[in-house]
Amino acid sequence: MGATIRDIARLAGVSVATASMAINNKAGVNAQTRELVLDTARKLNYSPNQNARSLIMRKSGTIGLVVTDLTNPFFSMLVNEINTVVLSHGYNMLLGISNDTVENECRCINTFIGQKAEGIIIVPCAQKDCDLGHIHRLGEQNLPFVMATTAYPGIQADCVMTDLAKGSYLLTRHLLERGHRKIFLISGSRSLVLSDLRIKGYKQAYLERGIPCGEDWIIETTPNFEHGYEVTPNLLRQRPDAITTINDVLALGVLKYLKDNRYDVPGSISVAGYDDLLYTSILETPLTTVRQPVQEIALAAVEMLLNRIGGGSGPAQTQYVEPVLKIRATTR
Amino acid sequence: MGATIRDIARLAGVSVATASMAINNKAGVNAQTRELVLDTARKLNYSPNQNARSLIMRKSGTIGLVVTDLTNPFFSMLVNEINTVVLSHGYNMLLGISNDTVENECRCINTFIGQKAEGIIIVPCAQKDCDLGHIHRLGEQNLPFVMATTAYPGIQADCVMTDLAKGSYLLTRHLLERGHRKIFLISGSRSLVLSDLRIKGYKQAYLERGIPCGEDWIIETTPNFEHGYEVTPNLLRQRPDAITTINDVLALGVLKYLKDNRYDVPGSISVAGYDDLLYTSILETPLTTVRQPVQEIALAAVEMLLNRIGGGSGPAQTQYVEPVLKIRATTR
DNA sequence: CTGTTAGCGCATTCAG
DNA sequence: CTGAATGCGCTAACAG
Repeated sequence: MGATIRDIARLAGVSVATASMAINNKAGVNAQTRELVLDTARKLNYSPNQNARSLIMRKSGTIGLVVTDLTNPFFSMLVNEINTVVLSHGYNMLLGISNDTVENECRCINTFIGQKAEGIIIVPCAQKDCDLGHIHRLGEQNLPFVMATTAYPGIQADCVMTDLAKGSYLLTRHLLERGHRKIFLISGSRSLVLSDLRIKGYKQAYLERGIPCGEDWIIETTPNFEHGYEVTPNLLRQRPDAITTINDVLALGVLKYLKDNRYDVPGSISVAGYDDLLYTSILETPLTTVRQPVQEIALAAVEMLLNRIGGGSGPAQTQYVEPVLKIRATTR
Repeated sequence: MGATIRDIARLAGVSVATASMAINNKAGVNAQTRELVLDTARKLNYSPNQNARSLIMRKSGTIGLVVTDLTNPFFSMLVNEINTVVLSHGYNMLLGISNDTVENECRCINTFIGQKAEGIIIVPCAQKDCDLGHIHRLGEQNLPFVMATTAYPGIQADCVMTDLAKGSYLLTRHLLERGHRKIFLISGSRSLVLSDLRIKGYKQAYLERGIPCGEDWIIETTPNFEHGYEVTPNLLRQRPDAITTINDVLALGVLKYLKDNRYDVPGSISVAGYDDLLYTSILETPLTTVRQPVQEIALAAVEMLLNRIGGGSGPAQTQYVEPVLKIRATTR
């Protein structure tokens, strides 16, 4: 175990209180005494016990983040960015991984509560029909939280995401303009705003063009690489002109299946994703996608959260970040 | 703020001690009383203050992990796997990101110390000639730690990694057998075991074949996508037969440059990476690489660490995980 | 300017 | 089987 403040007080020949004040450089302590304290602290490699500190100060200086899937580079980027922003505000980030399961999400949140996180950022999981008790409880406990990237419907809380309907609309419209008619959409659980809004944008594009679209062109699945791969063969039987997805890794899964089975992309079928992953542009046929500006999302999420932590009140807000259409080579 | 154990004791009409015993289901409390306590705890949404708990129990149930770069999917996977293993052992993971900088690495470690992590897993950063004071301090403080994936030379501590020399040797030998002669190696700082061993394996393959290799065929750089891209043009002037790298994202950077400049891979130049990233196999020319089994590494790292935390002594060990050569399409 | 005292939330003696 | 008292490491209020 490391040295305690008592050790350094004793060695420096001062009281614990003085040592504390010196260390946290508060006013009211002689410059020499302070130096003496700081010196012995350094000598003993002293680092304050944050647990004790949190206890007494009633704040932990810590923010929790739950993401669904670290296997998806988009969320790695998000974690990375949020970590940076959180640190820059003098807080520490706690990470939880839900693997797209409410049980895990709930466990993560409970852990954060136990660790006395001052606020939580949640990327809701894509599971269907789930019990949102743990989310409601956050509200009851007055623990500030914001949802990022997507949102649970019916939850009164701050939220940051790209305007999903718009992103979806832009992409679908583009594809329709280029002559595609039968555009499939591989989505997550419809119980998420993520999917809901995307479907809205998708349908709106069709509506505007006065073209009908099939209700069964929308597929629900867990939004990862494996499921993208698995879901594709079924879908191909219906001979789509294009397959769009709610995230890039899903699209990568689709692409992989198509490649394995020697389909011509975009010759015989177009594919588009959502997110704009870093390494996605070096594919043989760089992926057409809708960019989600991770950094902006991270920034906004943390700001909103810190605002609430700082006592900011007012109704729950949803902040939209502009999605950007990236036409590349997987669409014709 | 949530309810404290005193609240639930009062409401249940028992003493704090009884409540504590009931909650931590220790022996010596009446079954009915226990139920009563548990019920009211649930009703109040009680979750024990871990800070207080850590303080009194003198253990935090927490393990720190410092990773260099979450932008590299290999480390995302590592974080993911380690998190899983750590949780399965009843611990919680704390994450730090060093961005390949000693200062940050040091900061992360200090944070972990303050948070009273019981042990730390470190992926050493690739910075050159750095001050390892913070690492030595860990030893002095008797805080168990293990290095994963690579190691600082001269540090007496447990370590898990693939047999880097062997991986490098296998790959280089393969390339030599296929007729390549001028094989470049883009590496991180040579002050890392990561690079050192790789270079050793690389040279050994040349030696065995009785073919000379140039000392300036080994390039040092920060091992990420951008630097892979930037470093390539210089390197091409020397007309290499093949470019190998210490990780896949570096190779992806090289590939991107070659693609942008219409080089024929593997026709006119071969490229190989190291790691075997998930999405790397769906490239137009799937990347030849050496697989590092992340899961095994995660497992071993946590086990070694927990062993030390549990008081295991004995000399520092390095555990090697078998690298697997994955010949794909970027090499001829 | 410095020291003394109290108490944050909890688990653990040790009496009853 | 239960309750009152003690202290983990630290900060804040108050005296000196």
